[in-house]
Amino acid sequence: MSSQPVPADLQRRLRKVCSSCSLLELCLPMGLEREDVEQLDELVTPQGPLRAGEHLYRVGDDFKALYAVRSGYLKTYIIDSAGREQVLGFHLPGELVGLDAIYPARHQCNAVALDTATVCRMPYEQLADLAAKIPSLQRQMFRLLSKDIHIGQILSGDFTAEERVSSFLLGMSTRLRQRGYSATHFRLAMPRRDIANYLRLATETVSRVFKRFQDEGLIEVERREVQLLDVPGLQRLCRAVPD
Amino acid sequence: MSSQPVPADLQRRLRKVCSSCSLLELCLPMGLEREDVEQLDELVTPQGPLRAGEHLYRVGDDFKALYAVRSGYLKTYIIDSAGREQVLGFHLPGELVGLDAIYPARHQCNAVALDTATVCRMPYEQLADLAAKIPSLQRQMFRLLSKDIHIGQILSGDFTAEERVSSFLLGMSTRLRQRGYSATHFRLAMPRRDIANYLRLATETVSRVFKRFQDEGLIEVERREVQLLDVPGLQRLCRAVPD
DNA sequence: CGCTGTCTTGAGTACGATCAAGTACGGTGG
DNA sequence: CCACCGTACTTGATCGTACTCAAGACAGCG
Repeated sequence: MSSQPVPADLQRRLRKVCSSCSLLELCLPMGLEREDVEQLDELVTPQGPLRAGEHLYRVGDDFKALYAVRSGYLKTYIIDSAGREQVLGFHLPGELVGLDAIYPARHQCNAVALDTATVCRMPYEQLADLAAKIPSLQRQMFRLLSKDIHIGQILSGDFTAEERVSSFLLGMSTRLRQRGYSATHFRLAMPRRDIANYLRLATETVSRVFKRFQDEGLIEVERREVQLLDVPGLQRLCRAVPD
Repeated sequence: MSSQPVPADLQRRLRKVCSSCSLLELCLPMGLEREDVEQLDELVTPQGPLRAGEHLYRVGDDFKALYAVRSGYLKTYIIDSAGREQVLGFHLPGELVGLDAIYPARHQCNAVALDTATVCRMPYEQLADLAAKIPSLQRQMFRLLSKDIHIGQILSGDFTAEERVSSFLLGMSTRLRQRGYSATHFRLAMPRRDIANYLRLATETVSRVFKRFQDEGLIEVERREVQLLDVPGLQRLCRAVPD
């Protein structure tokens, strides 16, 4: 929880958090009018950086705010009653976390930085009040919540290991392209263990499927460096990709 | 899609859809002030009945409205690209369906009646406009969306057959109790095939786990008639129950 | 250089799926 | 009322995918 005090001379610049952000078109303010974004600026505060392994919030924490990833990667996960970790998602810049905490006003999962990461803090009550005044912001919030429901539905499907791995790779590819990065050549921010856990597979299985995909000429993979060689081929293997 | 024209003499009574509904404290109006519920009455229209097997909406349909189950059971499901059905949920009176369609403004799943069912139709745009005027309604909508995210997260977990079946039974039990029915003796509205599919298991596996639970004295099951004999025992078996 | 953690590879196993009968129920018509 | 049928459910036998256990390869780092 590193919410360091912000030097006064930065305050003016920080007021423009959203207006001047490169993620404007991907993040919460997507599709908002200029003047509406400026109202958002008033309540959004940058926070961090979190170092790799540092938590943004934990299960049971009071829910006060939503967070948008500004840079780096976050991972959300829960520990089930048998003590096993279940990764819920990886979150890229421009994506919101904490939406699942609105219902019981208490965080339902843990959010941790996979590498050095910064976030934008958006106090929920203020945000909801603002949403009541700005119809397009309210609609956008409903959309974002709705989207996460859909992602959960897809993840919960009954898929084979190959279907899971290919849709993971294609999902990462799509999200990276949206952020201006290469859709075919990227570096995974998370260890195999986290990928496996997210896909509800064993680490060894992910390793083996990567190998098989490589042998079949679908991808080129070297530790965390991945290259997609045959996107249509991967698409044929997977049953559903969110977004 | 049976939205029969409503006789004029019913119109006045129908205006009170929510205010006079026994599900008031479970459904969307939960926690709203009397006068706010009356505003909801203005836009909610009862619809149906749907007969068993009749669809409320299908994948790809334009998203115009959310629906609350009024009586009976609904099932939501998708058909994946390999042509296999994946049950997403069973919906009891007082529960909302269609929330996943807000994001792309198009239905993402199919909703079908498991038995004779009636619903309340709530046009989304009007509802969202009203939510901007009634803060408690807006918060309630955010909560309901958030809750569905959490349910999806739990369903997507990596669980054994016994964990899945026990949490299904306990989940049904909880939801039935909330609706004033017995929490320990109930009749399943859906065939084994649907339960199995929902839990990502084979029909035969569900049948076998039911048998095992019965042999262990946890439940008494006869076709669709279920009796929970040892709730703490079931709780020990399951890793997570939504709500 | 050796230590540590990550990742890969191999061998054996187990859980749940699939295949295959067989049974019981509920509806229909005689 | 019963005979018939179709569907749902159960039970048994076999199979296969992915897990577990185990060991080894490789990279990063003190």
